[in-house]
Amino acid sequence: MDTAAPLALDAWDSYQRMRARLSARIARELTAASGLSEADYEILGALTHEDRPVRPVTLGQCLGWEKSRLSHQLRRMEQRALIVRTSCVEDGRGQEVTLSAAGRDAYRTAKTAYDDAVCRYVTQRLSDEQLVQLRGIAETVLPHLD
Amino acid sequence: MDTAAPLALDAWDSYQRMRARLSARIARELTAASGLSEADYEILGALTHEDRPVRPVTLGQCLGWEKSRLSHQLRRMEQRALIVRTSCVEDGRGQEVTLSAAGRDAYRTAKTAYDDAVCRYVTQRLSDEQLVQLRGIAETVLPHLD
DNA sequence: CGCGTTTAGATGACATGTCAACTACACTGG
DNA sequence: CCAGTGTAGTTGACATGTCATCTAAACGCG
Repeated sequence: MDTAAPLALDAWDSYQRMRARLSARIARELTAASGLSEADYEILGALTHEDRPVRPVTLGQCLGWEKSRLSHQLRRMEQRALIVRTSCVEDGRGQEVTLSAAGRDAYRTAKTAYDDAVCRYVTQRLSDEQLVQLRGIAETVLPHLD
Repeated sequence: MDTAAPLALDAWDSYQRMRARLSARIARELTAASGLSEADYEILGALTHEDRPVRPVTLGQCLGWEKSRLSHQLRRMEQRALIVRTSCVEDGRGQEVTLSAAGRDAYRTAKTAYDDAVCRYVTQRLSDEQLVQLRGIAETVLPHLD
C-alpha cells in the first residue's frame, strides 16, 4: 500500500495491458478465420494432439478446466458437429470424445491463423533473449499456482 | 508450420499456461474477498483514479472496452449500487458516472486483496531483473496491437 | 452381497462478453 | 435554418463461464 514498489507496479500494469489487448486480438482473428472460439480451439488442439478418443475427464485435466465448463463446451461442439461423443465401454459413467472430419478441418484452418497471429504479434516481435526471458518468467510463476 | 521454432513455441506455451491459471486464481481471490468481479474492479479503479464524475466514453477509452460491454457493465453496477449515473449537462446524449460510498468501500477491500494476490503470485516471485524484462516484453509487444 | 462414498458427467440459474441494430442528440456545410 | 453525418449510449439475441445441485455408475469394505 504505502511501500510503493514502482517497478513491480509498472511491470504488472504493462503485463495487464498487453494481456488484455493480445487476447482480444488473437481471439478475434481466430474467429474471423475459422469460426472457432479459443475454447473450441483448445479442445480441438488437445484432441488432435492425442489423436484417439479421449475421455472428458482427461481433457479436463490436460486443459485445467472445470468439469461443468467442459460439459457445456462439449455439448455445444457436438451440436455444431465438431466432435463426436460415444459412451465409454470400460466405464459406464463416461464418454469418449473424437474429432469429426469437420472438426479436423476447422482446426487446421484455425491453427494456421492462430500461429500466424502469435507470430505477428509476439514471437516475431521479441528477440530470442526476450523469448527465453518470457519462458523463464512464466516457469517461475507457474509453480506457485496450485 | 514446418519451420518449427521451438523456442518461440515453448515461450508461448509457457506464457499461455501462466496466463490462464493466473487470471483464474486472481479473479477467484478477488471475488472471494470483495464480491467484485475483475470487470467491476477495473471500473471502480478507473473511477477512483479520476476522482470525479467520468463519462462512459472516457472510461471506454481508458479501459479499451467496447461500448456495449461498458453499457451492460454499468447498468449491472448501478443495480448493485456500486456506482451512480446522472445525465450529462454539457452533452444531452451522455452521462456521468460516480462512485457510490458502497463502491468506494468495496474497491478498498478489493484493492487490498488484489495487490496481495499479485504480490504473492507474481511480483514477489520474480527478481527485479525479471520484472524489468516483463515490462520490456509487454512494451515491445503492445505497440503492434492497434 | 450390500451400503456408503467417490467419481463422471449433466443441468439450470445466473453473470459476463460480443455483435448487430436502434435511439437520440450534436455537429457541419450549404 | 436544416439535412446529412457522426457520436453516445441502449438493447436484445446469443455464446460463454461459474456455481451449486443432481444422477448414475464405480469402488471399497465389512
